[in-house]
Formats: sequence, C-alpha cells, structure tokens
Amino acid sequence: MIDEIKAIARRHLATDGANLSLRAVARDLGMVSSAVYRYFPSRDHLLTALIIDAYDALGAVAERADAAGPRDDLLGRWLAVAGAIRSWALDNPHEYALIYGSPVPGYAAPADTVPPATRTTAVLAALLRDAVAARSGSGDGGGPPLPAAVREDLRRIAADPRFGGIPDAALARGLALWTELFGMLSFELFGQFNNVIEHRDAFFDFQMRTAAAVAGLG
Amino acid sequence: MIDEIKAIARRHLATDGANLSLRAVARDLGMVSSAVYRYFPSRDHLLTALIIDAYDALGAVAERADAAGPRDDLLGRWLAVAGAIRSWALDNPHEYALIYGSPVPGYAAPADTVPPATRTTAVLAALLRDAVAARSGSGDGGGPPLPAAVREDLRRIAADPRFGGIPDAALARGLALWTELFGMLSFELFGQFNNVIEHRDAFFDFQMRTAAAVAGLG
DNA sequence: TGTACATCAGTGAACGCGCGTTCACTGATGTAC
DNA sequence: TGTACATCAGTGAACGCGCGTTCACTGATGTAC
Repeated sequence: MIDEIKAIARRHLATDGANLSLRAVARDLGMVSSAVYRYFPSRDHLLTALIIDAYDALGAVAERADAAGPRDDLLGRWLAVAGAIRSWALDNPHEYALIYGSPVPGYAAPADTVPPATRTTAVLAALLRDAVAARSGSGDGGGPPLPAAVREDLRRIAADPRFGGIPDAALARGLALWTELFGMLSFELFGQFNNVIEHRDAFFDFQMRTAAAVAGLG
Repeated sequence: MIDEIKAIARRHLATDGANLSLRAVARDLGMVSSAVYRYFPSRDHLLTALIIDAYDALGAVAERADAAGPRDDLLGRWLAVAGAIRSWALDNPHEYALIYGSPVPGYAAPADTVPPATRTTAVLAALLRDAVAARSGSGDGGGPPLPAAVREDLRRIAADPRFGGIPDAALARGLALWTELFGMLSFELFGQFNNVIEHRDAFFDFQMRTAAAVAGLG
C-alpha cells in the first residue's frame, strides 16, 4: 500500500513536480485524502520517501552497470555506468529533477536521504580506485597544484572507506568527472541543449570518452 | 511599475520558487491582485519576464568580467568570467535555479527567452576563439575522435557568427567546459556539495584552472 | 461451531487557508477647447 | 481661467477551484475463548 502510494505519487511528479498534491494522489488511489495519513505522516514525508527511492534506484542502476563488465576494462565500466545513469535519468526525468534539480522551497531533506545519495558516487569512487591501482602510480600529470584548502576537503572525504585509498589528485579529478557527468545530464534534461545539441547520445558518449581520457580512465 | 513588480516577484522566488503567487506579489505591492494584470497578462508572463531578466543579468555580468582584463590573458579572462558567473549565482540563487534548475511543470519558456540565454555562452565562445587564435593551430591533442553526428551539431552551432570560427574539436571542448562550469555551480547551489566540499571558493577555482588547462586555455 | 471483542484501514465533514483570472466600477489626472 | 471630457491605474467582489491536516466515526476482518 505504501508502495502503491509512492508509485502514484511518482506519476504525479510529472505534472506537479515537487509540489505534488497529497489530495490528488489520494484521488488517484480511489481513497479519501485523509486515508493517506495512515501511511505517511505528512506530505513532506512522502516527498522524502520519493527522494530516497530515487537515489536508491539510481544507485542500483549504477552498481549493476558497473558489475556487468570485466573488472579491468576501466573505460568500459565508466561508459557503462555513465550511460546507465543517463538512461535512468531520461526514463525518469522528474525523479532526476527531484534529486539533482533545484531545491524544493520550504523543504529540507532529512539526514536519511544522505546514504542513498552516496551510492552512485561510491560506484564512481570504486572505479577511480581501480584506475589508480592499474596505473600503479603513474603520477598525476600536470595541471595546477592542489590548494591546501581543497586537500583538507579531500582528506575528509577519504575518511569514508568507500572513498579512501585514492590519491588526492585523482580524487579531485574524480570530482570533476562527477560534476561533468551530472552537468551534462542536467543541461540535457533541463533544456539547455534545446536547439544546441540534437545528437545527444553521440554527444554524451563523446564527452564521456573525452572526460575519461583526461582523467586517465582509459 | 513593471520594474517594481518584477523586483518584488524576484523576492518571492526565494520563498515560493517558480510557483510564486501573483496574489502574494500584489499584496506586497499594496495592490489588489487584479491590478497586476494591467502590467502582466498572466502569471506565466511575469515568470517569463523574470527568466529573461535573469539571463540578461548573468550575461551582463559575464560580459563585464570578460572585458575587464587584458585581452591576451586567456586564463585570467576565463577565471574572471567563471568567477563572476559563480558570484552572481551565489548572490541570486533563486534566479539561478529559475534558469538552470528543474523546468517548471506546466510552464514552457517562450522563444524570446533564447537570445538572452545565449549571451553568457557567447562570452565563452569569444574566449575560445581567442584561445584558438593564440595557439594558432597547435592541433587538438589526443582524445577520442569526433563522431560525425556530433560534428553535425557543431556545424549548426557555428552557423551563428558568435560561435563561428572555432574548429570543431575546440568547440566540443568548449561545450565540455561550459557543462563543467555549470555542473559545478548546480552541484554547489542545489546542495550536492553539502558535507562533501566545504572550501568551495578554493575548490571552484582549482577545478576551473584544471578545466582551463585541459581545454588549452592556459 | 458460535459469540464477544479488539484492531485498524478507510470515511466524511470540517477548518482555515490559498490561488489565477474576470469584470464592471471608481476616481484622480491630464488634456482640449 | 474655467469647464467638459477622455484616459487609465487601481478597486472590490465574485467565480470556481485547489490545498494540508484534524478528528470523530464506521464497518469489515480477524482473534480469543
């Protein structure tokens, strides 16, 4: 029943965005609006459940894509993960907007949305770690030096075992890869590519290959 | 008066996001809600005006930052433009969300939002062209080959004189730069950096320098 | 097998509020003669 | 200088609708004896 409510609420994201109406959801369920309160204490709790589900779904998709190919084909794994994330986003644009789009005014995501949110990034981190191991210390190439302030953040991130064991420079590059991937997706999904990029599959694939080459994921 | 309405409406973006209420705006103006209709034929027209203003304001900020430094300091110009865009976004997060965030459900931006939207990208294009000229054909480095489908899009983009005169490979890299910049900003503004990156000025500066080096804007 | 009772999913009415948009209007201002 | 008129910014009431949340309730189901 909780699942049924969420399924219908997800459908309402398409028409109402994050302002989805509890009454409209109840109406579609063939219930009276107050009945929903037996399952969710408030509209915001329902929204939170949808956010958690979306992060989890995307994380699962990324994990599955990563696990599908051979471990040592790093470029293949990266392209598979990036492509799977993009496919999910294109299939579920409103859920993507819910988690990576503008914050909902008046809504503050509670702390229990954080763990599901890191699932996807953990996949990228594992990939990064494997890439570093494969190159076995080939150096970080040129580029500007890492400022101390940034180093500090990187060390804190690396305190989580899922993100540990990656040299600072590689982790910094990984973060750039992460923003590039989602920057690309947000532009595509939020309309910035309209009248600009039409061959989006090819464009995305090309840019992800380029980004991988730059980051040494080749 | 139109300006006054827009100013108050902008303030309401903070609390209501894109669902700003015409009645609330009128209330703050000390007017009755129907009076606003003398100036804007509908709520969506007001929203459109805000969108156009936001694109224009950001475009102006980018143009000013670009014009401030010496022409041949390409890295300096890039960092100035990127920094100015970021500053504007941090100062006007709700306007940023309006133009670069999730699309507003039920609202389709009309065609006259397009020209102001391209102002900012035109600044980046000019920078790119100058960079290509300065290197005077130093080649595009390695990286994966440009697929024909992507080339097609690039040629269409280059048909606009503001984006012309840039080799395909450089233009493709410029698009990556563009997505990297706004991907970074969206992550910062939409909360993905919470508990991840705390030294955001330094992180942004570092990533923009790295991206510039990769794109040959050094 | 049959009765008494507890559980609890869902009801329906109500509270108090908000919204966008329309329409006939008022009344101050400024113009024309 | 003074009157008649047009303009038009802003009013106020109304239409028809929506919302989240509360609360006492019904009535079917399942359990215990």
